Amino acid sequence: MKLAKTYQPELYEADIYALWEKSGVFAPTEQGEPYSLVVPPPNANGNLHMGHALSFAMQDIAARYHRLKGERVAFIPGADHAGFETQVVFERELEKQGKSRFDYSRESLYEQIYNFVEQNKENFQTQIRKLGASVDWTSYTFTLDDSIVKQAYATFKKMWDENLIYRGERLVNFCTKHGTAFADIEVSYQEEQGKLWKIRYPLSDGSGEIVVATTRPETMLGDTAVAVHPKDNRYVGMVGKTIKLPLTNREIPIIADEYVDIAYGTGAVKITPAHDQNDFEIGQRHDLPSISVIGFDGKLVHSVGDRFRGLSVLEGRESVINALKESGYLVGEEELTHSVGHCYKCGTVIEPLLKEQWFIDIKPLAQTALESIREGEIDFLPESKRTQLERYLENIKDWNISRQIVWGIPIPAFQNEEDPADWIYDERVNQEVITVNNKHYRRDPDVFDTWFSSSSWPYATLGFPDNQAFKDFYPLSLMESGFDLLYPWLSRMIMLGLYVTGEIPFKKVYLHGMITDEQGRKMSKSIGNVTDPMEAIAKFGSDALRIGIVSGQTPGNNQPYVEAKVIGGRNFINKLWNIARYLEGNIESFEDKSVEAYSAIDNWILNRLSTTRNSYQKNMDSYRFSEAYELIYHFIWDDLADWYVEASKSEPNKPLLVSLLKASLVMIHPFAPFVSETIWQTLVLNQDSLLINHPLIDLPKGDRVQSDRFDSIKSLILEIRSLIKATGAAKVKLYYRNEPLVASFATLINQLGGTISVEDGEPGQGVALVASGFSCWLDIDQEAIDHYVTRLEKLISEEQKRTRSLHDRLNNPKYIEQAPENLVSESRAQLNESEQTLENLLDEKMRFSPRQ
RNA sequence: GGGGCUAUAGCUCAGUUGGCUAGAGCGCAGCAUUCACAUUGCUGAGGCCCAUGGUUCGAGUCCAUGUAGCCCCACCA
Repeated sequence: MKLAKTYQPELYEADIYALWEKSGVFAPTEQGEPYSLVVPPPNANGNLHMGHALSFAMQDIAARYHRLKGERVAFIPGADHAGFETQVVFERELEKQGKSRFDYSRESLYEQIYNFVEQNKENFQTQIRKLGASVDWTSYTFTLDDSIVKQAYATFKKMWDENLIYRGERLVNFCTKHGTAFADIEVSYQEEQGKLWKIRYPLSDGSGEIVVATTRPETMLGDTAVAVHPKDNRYVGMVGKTIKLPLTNREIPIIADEYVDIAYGTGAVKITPAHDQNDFEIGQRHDLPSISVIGFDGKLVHSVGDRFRGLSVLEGRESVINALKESGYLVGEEELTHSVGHCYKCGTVIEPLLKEQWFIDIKPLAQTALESIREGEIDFLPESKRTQLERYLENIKDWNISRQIVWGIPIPAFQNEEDPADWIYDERVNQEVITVNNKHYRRDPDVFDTWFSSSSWPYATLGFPDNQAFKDFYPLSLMESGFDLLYPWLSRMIMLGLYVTGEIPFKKVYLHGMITDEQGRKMSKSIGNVTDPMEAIAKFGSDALRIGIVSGQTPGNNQPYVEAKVIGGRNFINKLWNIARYLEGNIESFEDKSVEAYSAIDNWILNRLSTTRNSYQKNMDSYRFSEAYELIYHFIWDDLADWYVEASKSEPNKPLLVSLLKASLVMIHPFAPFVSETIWQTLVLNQDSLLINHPLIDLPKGDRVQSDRFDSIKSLILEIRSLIKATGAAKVKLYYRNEPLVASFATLINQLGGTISVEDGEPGQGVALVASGFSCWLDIDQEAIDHYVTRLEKLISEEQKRTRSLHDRLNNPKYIEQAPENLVSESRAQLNESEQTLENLLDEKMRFSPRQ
């Protein structure tokens, strides 16, 4: 035997993957309907987590299935430079060596990170192979590849020319530890306990005062107004007057703005345009100056006398409070809960700081995207994500694409050294200073937000606009991703795709939920509940992991990682393996031969296959992979292994067995690629052939009458088994009378039913098998009769219930009138059958307890 | 405040456009075991499908309200 007793994945997986890769089957074929999907690029520097495993599994199932259907599948892998993420990891490495990013020049740092990523790149590529992902490695793309950079520049240029790019001094979300700004959606907000201080602001003319409430007293040094609501009677006479700002004695105006909530706090708000988004907007409306109090290092830059400057924000806050207390301006403080933005990486409080940045005027792009989405050009699974995306796009804000890090694509913009307002687009980013028209321009030191380049992924990887791949495979057939990327990535791919190519980037979006631990908690290093997919593969095999995470999977819902399901997958794989072993030991030739059905069970299994095959395809086509898997699982385990193989042991129909195995292997292949290909290769089912690109197999349908005969024999066998177990009888004989079907299946019934013999006999012997409707008797011993009667009573009560409910249904004239005819006639047939069974059961009971 | 999701067996979850006796895996109970497979086979127990109301011949499925839990966005002076 070539097949070992149990399937040991570690012996085969690497070789099988290498075989596929070497034979070039991952690349698209020349013929067939195009089917395309591009992998959401994982961080080139990281390890794959369970979410990646799920995502790759879903995509690979789709890709493999469409290959089996004979389509030309483009399944494109890639990696993301993950700008900020990676730089943070690298900075941690530097920290360990007692160094910091500021010890190196920009160029040197870039090079070091580049090498760092290169070294680790192989790691994650190996992991993708271990997952069995059938990606076309020849089209592998990295987000810093020249082609991608060129795309990013082309897109930026197009926006620049069309005035969709602007540079503005805006409030940006700044992490003072990492020294970079973030987009709004990258800020992570947390509820926190804080304090609301009330501060007295005296009017300059001495006619009174206004009390303002604030959670950030340190920013008062940069106040440039106090705002009240125009309809607030308390302050209506003060609007237009000025206030003498405590501590600095600067005079600032009292303004009226609808933004102020009369009911909140004191109804008066200090306005600090340099450190608060709403204040900034009010400042713009009222033409207020902005005074920065906090620097990019998170230290106060403002001083009163020699106080405050150089203090951290928190120290400054305390210091300002003390100063206000000393001078009697602080009139109250209370506790409050508010949400505070943090750096999603290091937890540092995000400071809104004024900074010149590049922005994309995103509204026109969002509008186009909205129209496409509303018109249903993209299918969403689950559908509810469409609505969510629409809401997001309706309220979208301009996109800050500048990042103050080195690990990324340099922004191709240069600033006139003499005229700061004069910016030009130029791609000579490897030069710090360029000369154009005798003027010197200095390169913007910033790089693009990683999402800016990765949002071009669908068309950039395919080589927009001229590559054949783009023409053949755009828009993509499928985009599979975690739902957490709906806003940061999916929305932007749709916007940029439409903007650049004029077409949606993908036709279908499948969004999976997050993988949690078994208690539904997020996997996190600090809780210690993380399961590494590579460990799971080492323990149970790649196929088992795939089955474990895909079965029961539905779009949009979080799912726990349940090891028992992976074990279930492993067990199933072993079952499949052992079916193959059985065939290996009993069949001489695995060549294709024409299939003929001789027996009732041959016809039965062919019908089971055909039914399974149809539903399988329906479910696979609609991305209901879990349903499809369950179908094959039951076909292979229950129908094929437990019934067909068992029943055919005495007289095996060998060509049919071979065909059934082949058909099963093809269908299960997307779910269990390694074991199915291993069996295919080991049994040399066909020299030179690979399972991975074998077409789905259709066998002839079985004869209905023949097939039904086996179904009734099967239910007889089930009844025998059940009865023997229920009565506890041992060594029982089955008798039948005038039952040619039973007679012809006598050997099989005896073998599978667990009797000691099946023979023609006199009616009245033993107890009757009424449920399956044959005139058969089991000669159970006397002690077992009591159990038998109990069981009969249970069956009778169940059957009565059923008869009653069928009666009720058919006695309802509206049901007869309005329900479809086939349902009504089906109900009638069921009632007949049920009444017959009930009668038999009652008769049988009378025989044993006639007095009742 | 706005939007979205979830509630089905002890656990984790399926359940296509409403259709008749609601499924799976694991777990549990019992029985078996020289057979391709103990990563096994066989039998079985276990469910007011969150609640109430509605639509319908018919509701786990559709609608409304409520309860409980979760997520996202906005606000938070």
